Amino acid sequence: MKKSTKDIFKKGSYSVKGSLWIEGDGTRFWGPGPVELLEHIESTGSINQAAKEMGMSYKKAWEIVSRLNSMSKEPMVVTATGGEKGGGSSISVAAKAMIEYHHQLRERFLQFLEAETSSLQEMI
Amino acid sequence: MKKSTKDIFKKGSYSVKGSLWIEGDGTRFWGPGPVELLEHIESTGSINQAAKEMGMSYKKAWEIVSRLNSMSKEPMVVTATGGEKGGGSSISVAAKAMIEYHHQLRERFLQFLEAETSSLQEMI
DNA sequence: AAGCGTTATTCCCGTAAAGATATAACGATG
DNA sequence: CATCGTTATATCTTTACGGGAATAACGCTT
Repeated sequence: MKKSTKDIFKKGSYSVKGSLWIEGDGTRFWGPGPVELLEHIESTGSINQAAKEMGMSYKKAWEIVSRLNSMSKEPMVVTATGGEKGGGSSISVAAKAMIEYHHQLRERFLQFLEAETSSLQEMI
Repeated sequence: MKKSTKDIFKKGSYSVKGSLWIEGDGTRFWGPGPVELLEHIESTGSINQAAKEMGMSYKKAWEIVSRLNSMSKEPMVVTATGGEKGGGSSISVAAKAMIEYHHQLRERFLQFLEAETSSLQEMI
C-alpha cells in the first residue's frame, strides 16, 4: 500500500499558508505591510501617526513610503513639511486604486489557501 | 475618470510572486527548502553531503531534519551513526509521499501566480 | 586498537536587519 | 520671530540569525 498524508501528520491541525507580493526589478514593493500602512496614512493624514498606530518605527514607515514612491510612475504618498500642523501626508488616487486591487488579489489568494487547506485536511 | 493600474507602474516588468508552506502549531515546517533538502538526502544518502550540495551548513540542515522529524507522526529521515561509511541517512516512504504532494501543491500555486501576473500585465 | 566519515551538539563570532536616538528643515500661525 | 508637529536623514546601538569551529559518539573495517 502506498503511503499517503494520512500516515504523516501527528494531528489534524495543519494548514497551507503563504504570503503574496508584487515585485518590480527583483525587489518586493507591494505587499500587506505597505497596503496597511497606506490605509493608516489615509486615515490619520500623517506618516508619523500611522507608524505609531501600527507599532512601527517612523524610519521603517518612511522607508516603505520612499520605496513605494520611487518604484511607481506617480507618487503614492504626497507629503508636506511645515505648515499649519507641522506638515502631513495623504495618499494619491493611484494609491487608493492600488489598495483596492491588492485587496481583491488578496481575497483570491485566501480562497486558494483555504481550498488547499481543506483538501489537505481531507487527506489527513 | 477612475485611476487604474495603467497609471501606476513605471514599466511593465512587474509580477505577482509569493511563497507557500505548511504550518503546524503555528510554525512553518514544510516548504521548498525542506523538500529540496530531502531530495538531496535521498540522492546522496547523507545529510552532510546534501548540505554541501545546497551550499548550506550542516547545522542548518540538521535543524531542518530535526524539526521535520519532531513535527511528523513518523520520521521523515532515518539516520545511522557509525558503520561502514561512518553512517548515513535515508528518507522514509512518508517523506517521498510528502515530496510528491508538495510538488503538486507548488505546481498549482505557480499556476495561480502566473494567472495573476498575466492579468496584472494586462492592466498595465 | 586505530582509523574513518558520519551524525549529534555546543559555543563563539560576524554580519545584516531592525530599532532607538538625535538633529535639521520646513512653513503656517500667533 | 518663536513655536509647533511633521518630514527627512544620519548615526549609533541592539538584536537575530546563520556560519564555522570544536568535540563527542558511533560502529564497521582493517
